[in-house]
Amino acid sequence: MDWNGNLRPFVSRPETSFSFLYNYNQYPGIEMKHDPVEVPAYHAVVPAMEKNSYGNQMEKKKRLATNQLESLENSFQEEIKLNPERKMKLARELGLQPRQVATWFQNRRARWKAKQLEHLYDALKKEFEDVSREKQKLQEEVLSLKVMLSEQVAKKPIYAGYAKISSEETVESTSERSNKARGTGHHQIGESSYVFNVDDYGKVMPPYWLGVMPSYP
Amino acid sequence: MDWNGNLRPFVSRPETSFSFLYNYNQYPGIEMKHDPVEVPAYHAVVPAMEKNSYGNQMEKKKRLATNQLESLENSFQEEIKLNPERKMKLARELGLQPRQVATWFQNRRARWKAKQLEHLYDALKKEFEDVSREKQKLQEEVLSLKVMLSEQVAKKPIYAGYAKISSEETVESTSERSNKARGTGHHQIGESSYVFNVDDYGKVMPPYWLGVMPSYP
DNA sequence: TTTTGGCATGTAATCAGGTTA
DNA sequence: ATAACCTGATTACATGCCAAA
Repeated sequence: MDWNGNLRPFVSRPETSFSFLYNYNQYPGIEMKHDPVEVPAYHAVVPAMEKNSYGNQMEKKKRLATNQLESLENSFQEEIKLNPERKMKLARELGLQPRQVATWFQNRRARWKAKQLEHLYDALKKEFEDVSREKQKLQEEVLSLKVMLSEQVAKKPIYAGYAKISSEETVESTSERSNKARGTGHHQIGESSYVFNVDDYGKVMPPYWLGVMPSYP
Repeated sequence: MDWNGNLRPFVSRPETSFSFLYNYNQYPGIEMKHDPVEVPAYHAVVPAMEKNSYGNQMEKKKRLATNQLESLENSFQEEIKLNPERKMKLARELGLQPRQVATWFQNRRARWKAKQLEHLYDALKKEFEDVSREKQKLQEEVLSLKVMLSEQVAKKPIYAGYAKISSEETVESTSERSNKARGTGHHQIGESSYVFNVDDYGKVMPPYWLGVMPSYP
């Protein structure tokens, strides 16, 4: 009820504002919290004209009832879009204005899309981690191969030149330059414009932001 | 803003309704149209309690005026959070209910956060692509090193054993399953739990979904 | 301990501009 | 041309958590 809720003393707790960790909850499926009470087809019949306007108690009804939400959700799962027939049918069954059904679907699609981004992010994050690990492995492999090769070469002076070069550029993790090793040599991809950290031993670490996503600075 | 959309001529909007019927945006008050126009301190003084309830004129003003939005935005840029003083000050200056200012800031933070996720996604995507490229390069390097090594070995039978093994586990890109690969030497290629595509030559491709993100069918 | 206000997050409804049948 | 829809962005309200009073 607060309305211009300002006449209150205030103290707020300004600083340290950025510290809450975000939670994570739902998944693609259905979600709900507390039920706004059962609601049969009641409003449907009522033109819904006068009530409200404060002071009355009869309405406060934002929030659709759980049974209505369930039906809408089920319907949404079947088909993300709404055709006129379905809309009217749902409206009739649930006692809602067709307009409300349409609105619900629009909002639901928007939520779905936002959620989609989250999932995409998680999936990408996983991919990234996998590839990073693989890259790590490959670096190690390259290193050991070069060692072997140079050992080989040590016995066959003919390839000394190669061995030298390779050991030189191996250690640094910013792989790349691989083609140089192959002989063609160019591709100065410049200094890796990317962010992730690599320690002195060539270990690849995921970017710092992979762990903490939300929560603003 | 209410449940049964009663601000609307009962006909609701679905079919057979003329859109011009619900044009209830204009009322003696202010604004509307494109660019809500200047808005002086007007609502601020009004307790804003009983209006509405139909057939009235003093509705609600959705959409803040551009000048109000500008101020709010500027304020937001300075500080993402709102302390009581700032809230009151803005409310006074802009002719808004303090509650509106608080609400605006909350919504604004939510939008900011969503945007943040988008940026994070883009950044991660870029990282991923970079790492994939590097992995690609490393695979090529490993390949060429092995070739060189085996050529070497061809002259020195002693190392034949290694050459064989290595060529076996190199080509396929699904390097990982580390423990299995380590020693037991057998990874079932098929199961790679991650998505990205690798053609028969070990070329790494970004996942299919990197290109098209939003927009559903 | 209980109360209380701010905040993050979820919802419902509205609006503006663009599509499509 | 236009009604019905959509997406995207908004505004406001609802809920639940948390920390300070």
